[in-house]
Amino acid sequence: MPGHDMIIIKYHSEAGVRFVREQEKPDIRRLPLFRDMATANFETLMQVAYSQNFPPQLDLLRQGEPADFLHIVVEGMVELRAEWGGRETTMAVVGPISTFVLAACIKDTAYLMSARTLEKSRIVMVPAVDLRAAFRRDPDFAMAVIVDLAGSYRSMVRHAKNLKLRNSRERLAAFVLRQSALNGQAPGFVLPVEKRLLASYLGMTPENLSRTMRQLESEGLKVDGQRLIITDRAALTALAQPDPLIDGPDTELTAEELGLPRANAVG
Amino acid sequence: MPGHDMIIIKYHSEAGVRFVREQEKPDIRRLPLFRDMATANFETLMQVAYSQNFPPQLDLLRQGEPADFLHIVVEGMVELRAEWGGRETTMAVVGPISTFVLAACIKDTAYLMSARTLEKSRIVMVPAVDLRAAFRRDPDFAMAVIVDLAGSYRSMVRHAKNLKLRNSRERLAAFVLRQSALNGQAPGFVLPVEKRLLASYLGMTPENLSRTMRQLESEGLKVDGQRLIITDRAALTALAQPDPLIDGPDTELTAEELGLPRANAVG
DNA sequence: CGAACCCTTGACAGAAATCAACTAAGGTGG
DNA sequence: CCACCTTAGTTGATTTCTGTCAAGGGTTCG
Repeated sequence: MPGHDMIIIKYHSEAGVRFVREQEKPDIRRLPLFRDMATANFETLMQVAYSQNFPPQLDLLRQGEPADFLHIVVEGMVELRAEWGGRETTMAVVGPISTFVLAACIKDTAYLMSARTLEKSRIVMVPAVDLRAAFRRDPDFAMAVIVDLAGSYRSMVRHAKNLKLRNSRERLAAFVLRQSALNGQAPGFVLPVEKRLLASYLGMTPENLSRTMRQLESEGLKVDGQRLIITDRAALTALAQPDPLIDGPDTELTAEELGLPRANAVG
Repeated sequence: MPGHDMIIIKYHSEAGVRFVREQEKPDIRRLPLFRDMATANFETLMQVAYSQNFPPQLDLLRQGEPADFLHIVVEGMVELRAEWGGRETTMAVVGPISTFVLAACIKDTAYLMSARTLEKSRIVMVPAVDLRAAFRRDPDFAMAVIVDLAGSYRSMVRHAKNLKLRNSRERLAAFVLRQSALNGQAPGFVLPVEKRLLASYLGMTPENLSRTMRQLESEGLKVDGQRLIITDRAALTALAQPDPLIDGPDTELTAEELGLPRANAVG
């Protein structure tokens, strides 16, 4: 069991493995996924779960490995990325509080994506076996799993639509407007991730993103390091043609539905 | 309720609306989605469902519309496509027997994709309301929904990985090898769909697909109209670098996991 | 028979990746 | 505190990939 080996190694090397702290349980409990579950079942899951701090840039799991644990990001930020033939791409970035690799755990098969921390992160890991037992036993939890998976699926459909229907300039413009919308139409915000990572998520190279940002400076965007400011919303909107069927509805302010974490407003 | 309006119109214009036929129930029942459901619940669903024949090229539903029905393709072939800003792309093609727009029905929200028949098709439509009631009541059905959604999600993740990590030549080569693998490593097969549709699914223009096929003729592929024959598997494999984490495991021979229907072997 | 429509091919334009060089910022260790 | 190193980001030059436009061949279907 590679998963358990890993745990033990980490335990000795960093003394990071603990039971889930009482103080973090309520936050996890508030997740839509666990909210409606019977208390006894939730407690059982928490008792068999591990909780651990990880340093930045650490690989949590690799694509192709058997799915042993459902992961919950309690603190920090985790990149989900895919690799093939020496290339790699960012599929999503998940922040607190949300889960990842749920589908792989359910199907009891290999992860399709790798995960690594972007910053110091606290991760709760629920053994896949116990997870599967839980929703077989608890109908309310099963319902929550259904809703979660349906949302994840739709999120990935939107990601694919975005890639297939828009070019990179349009994708960037749409991303900017989306982040603004999530901050109540704020005129500016700070990028939630490095530009290179944003580029990868949007399906382009860092060089291309850099140039595309420069292009957009004549179309209503001002770039100041990590800070982006919308100077002409109409122009950007004309370019991006925002569409809730791709970008997600503005009412959905949850991070779960967004491929990248929500930015912080500025200006 | 646009959905019911549509039904009534169709009823009068084509006399196509019927209760689900007794003879087609067993086929539907055999679907992983319905297989484990309690018989009484299955019968209830079938009693409230519509069953209808559609001519080719007919729009079954449009993206953005509220999800009123889970659709089951009993016969024929249906394209799921996405539109934006005057462009459109094929996201998947589903053949018998499988379902589509399950996620939208669960979330009780708008379809993310449009659907139209590619050939004369027989479609069973289960009202979303009854569907949701069913898996709230039937834990075994809920489990099946979970497994189905998890599979759909992973399928879309693979589609996105394919788009982001491979160029169009690699995608085509991988597609060819995948179809061959699904037919027991058959050297040749007939394309299950028109080339223009394959092009759209693979994220390229018809012209580009045409040229790429020509390119591959010097890399182990022979193209004869709708018939493709592998002449040098090693060369194609070197190009495509098939990967179960993108192309799907060879053991999964179900159509549900494939973005396009399975081809028929020849030669 | 004509009208679509699919497919192909050619010529061209545009988009995006690659390669290379350079700057700036942040962290490390002396 | 500073020299050094690493890394993100930018910019330019170039190549490669892909889309667009246009035209023609072949097929199907009314």
